[in-house]
This record gives sequence, C-alpha cells and structure tokens, in this order.
Amino acid sequence: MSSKPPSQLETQILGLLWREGPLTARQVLEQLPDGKSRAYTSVLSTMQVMEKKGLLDHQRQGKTHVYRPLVEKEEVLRPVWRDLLRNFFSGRPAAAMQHLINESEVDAAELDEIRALLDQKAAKRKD
Amino acid sequence: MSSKPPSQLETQILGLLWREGPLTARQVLEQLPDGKSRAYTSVLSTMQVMEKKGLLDHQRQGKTHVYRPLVEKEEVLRPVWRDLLRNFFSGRPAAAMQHLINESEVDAAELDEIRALLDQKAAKRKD
DNA sequence: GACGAAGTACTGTGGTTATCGTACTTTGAG
DNA sequence: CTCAAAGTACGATAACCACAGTACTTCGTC
Repeated sequence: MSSKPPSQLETQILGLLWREGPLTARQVLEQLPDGKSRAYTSVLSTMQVMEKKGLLDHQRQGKTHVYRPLVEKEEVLRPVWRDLLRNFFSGRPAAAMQHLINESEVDAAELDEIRALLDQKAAKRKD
Repeated sequence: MSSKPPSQLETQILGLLWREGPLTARQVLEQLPDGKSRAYTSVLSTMQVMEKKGLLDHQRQGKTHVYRPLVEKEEVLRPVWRDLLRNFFSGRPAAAMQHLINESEVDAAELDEIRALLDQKAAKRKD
C-alpha cells in the first residue's frame, strides 16, 4: 500500500488510456500530451514493461495490440496527491484548493459547480 | 521553460526547506516526511547533487553547512500541476477541485475559507 | 597542540527510466 | 502464395536516482 507512483511517461500513458479508452501503441505515440518526438518502439517498449508490471494488459485486434489500463485512476492518484500536498501545501488540501482557485483558469460555470459541491458537503457536515 | 520536476526525494527536501527555512543535512534527514530510514550520507549526497543542479545553496555555520532552496515553490509547482491536471483530470482544474472536495479531509473552517475565496473570485468576474 | 566527534567530499553501485535498433512475425493485396 | 508493410519481441545503452561507504576536514576541549 501507499506505493510510489508510476514514472512520468507511464503516468502519461495511463492518463491517455483512462481518458480515451483502449489504444494501440501507435495511437498512444501520436497522442502523448507532451509534444516530444519519440520512436514508435520507445513507446511500445515502455508499454510492454508496463504490462509486465501489471499496469496494462493487451488484446489482439487484427494485426495489432490494443492496450487497456489495469489500474484504477483513483488508486494511482492517491500517492500523487499525498506527495503533492505534503511537499507543497503542508498537507493541507484547502491550501491546494486556494492555489487552484487563484492560479488557474476556471470559468464561471465551473466555479458555480464547485460552489454547489461545497454546499452539498457543508450540508452533509450538519448531519 | 516548462521543465521536468525534480525527483521524488529532491522535491521532498525542497518541500521541507520551503516550509521550515534553512536546514542542515542532519535536520533534513530527521524531518523527511516519508518515514524511511536512511544513512546521513545518503541525504547529504543528494543535497550536494541538488546544489550542483542549482536547486540549493549552502552557507557555513560553525562546523556545519546550512542549506537553503534556490528555486521558488511556485516555479517547481507549475510543471507538477501541469502533469497532474493533464494525466488525471483532462487538464480541467475544476475537476481537480471536485476531487479534492470529495476525497480529502477538509474541515468545516477550511470549507468556509474556500467558499470565501470563491465569492471573491466570483465578484472579480463581474467587473 | 592532540584527539575524538561531527561534518564534508568523493566515489561507487544497483536499480529504474527513457530511448532506440534490429530481428522476427503477421497479414492484406496482388 | 508471396512479399512488402506494419507490427511485435528482444536486447542494448546512456542517463539518472537513491543510497551508502570511506577518506578527509573542522573544531571544541583538555
């Protein structure tokens, strides 16, 4: 439990698969969010290693392999949040929230959405 | 710009120094937030490497060296947030906030604090 | 001024990450 | 049925990370 997060590239690949659903190595290569140019085999190897680690799993589809994540986003997220909060916000989630509100682009609709969530949470507190 | 974040341990050390102010290697060793036991020289070496990278800087104080961060928390934080949002929240800060509200322990006072911030932000929007 | 404790400098090592090349395999088109 | 294109398997490598041992330095105390 409380294990270390996957590496940078691994996390990036998982992120893609969580968002997009099952993908081939080539699709992953093309859609990786850092603009970095890589050889096809670089990505494929990494994904094969990830499969060995139990992070992914694949299935044949015609000539190619389609990869799918085997780990839950929440599970990977947990230690990432832990570290982020620890190292930058003295472990205080509210400090992280504050940073998000002040430093990032959140449109009005989203702010309302957040407010609604807060109300809901506050209501539950009263129980 | 937009560089990669420092390593796990490096970030942990920076986090300590940002929060606590200048510290010796020994103090860092004793206060590192993961419970892990390490040799004194392990931490010292790492900090010396960090100094070479321009992350830290030290000053003699009696017999010992006192280390101080040379990078701003905000600066290190930027790529960390970028990656987190990208990989887990499709780049949407609001999604991250939602997660924080739902999944982490935020006490009532903090919730109010957050609400105040939201109000403030909403008011600015109206301008 | 010698000596031991605490500190620093230097070096090394095992493991992981990111990367890619090359050889082998599959398959659709002709 | 063959053969080129697209894919996979395997292996290699350079860089980096975390960790620690050993040799050298500093300094307070006697």
